[in-house]
Amino acid sequence: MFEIIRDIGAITRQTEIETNAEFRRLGLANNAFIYVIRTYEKPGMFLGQLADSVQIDRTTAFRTVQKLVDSGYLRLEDDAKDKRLRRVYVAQKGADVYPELHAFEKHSSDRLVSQLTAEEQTQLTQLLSKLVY
Amino acid sequence: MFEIIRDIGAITRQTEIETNAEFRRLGLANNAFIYVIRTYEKPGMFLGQLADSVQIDRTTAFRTVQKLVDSGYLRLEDDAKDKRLRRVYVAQKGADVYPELHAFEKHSSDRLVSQLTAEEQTQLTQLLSKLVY
DNA sequence: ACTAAGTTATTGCAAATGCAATGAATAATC
DNA sequence: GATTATTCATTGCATTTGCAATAACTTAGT
Repeated sequence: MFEIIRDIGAITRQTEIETNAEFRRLGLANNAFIYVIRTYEKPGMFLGQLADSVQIDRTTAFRTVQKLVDSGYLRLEDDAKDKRLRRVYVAQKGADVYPELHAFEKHSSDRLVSQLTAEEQTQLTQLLSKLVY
Repeated sequence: MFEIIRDIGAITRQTEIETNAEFRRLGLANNAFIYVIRTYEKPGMFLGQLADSVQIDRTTAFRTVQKLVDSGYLRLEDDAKDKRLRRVYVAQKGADVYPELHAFEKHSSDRLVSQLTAEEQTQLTQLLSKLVY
């Protein structure tokens, strides 16, 4: 029965290989593109929240975000009330590139499930949603 | 519809965090435990095959296998016919530890799908198997 | 048989990773 | 209100990672 956990791991690693290769030219390899996508869709998360939302180590996430700020994709803002927090937003360059990231993710996703009927795709979506915590 | 690809990535990253933490004490962090499990179950793969079977970069896989040979978990053997190939087998220490690795994988898998009925688990297994070409 | 193309393991190197530790700010407890 | 515990961002450091390149070997094509 642990084919499930193995298959899921295999799909993730394969997908990451392809996506990192695709976005290296934009300086968004090493899963960096994920941060831009998530930040665009949910602006204002603080660093730890963003890290947790993508299940990546906080220190790794911190450094990736720094890099993305330096390269103009993201932007940080101190929280007004809680002085510990630094909230993350997309900068211009991040907003500009989002459509392309989004399109590629959709393309990858479509290809992944292309062997399934529409009904099976719906089933799979529902089953997986029950697994994430 | 790309919740599928996101959920799958989230599950993998979370599972890896937990498994690496669990097996660090054995020197099997950084996904090293995967190599021992797969080699035990399918002995005699050559290095590239093993790497491909777990969707991990060949150079990374090569170095991990080297480390596992040094630490006594795996063993390499030159192929008799094709002088390029080095085939991988578990060493004693690898065989000894396999039951524990296997049990943890089963435990993780069971916990992952614990929110699903038996029928849903079967469905999910079948759907995922269609995704991994 | 010879050459070209493809495959393998392996190494170099720069960059990424992640555990552990720190200091600052907030929340909880007494 | 003082103290303790928790949470946040950040840095240090050793290890890991993976792209690119190389050499040895095998296969395919002529």
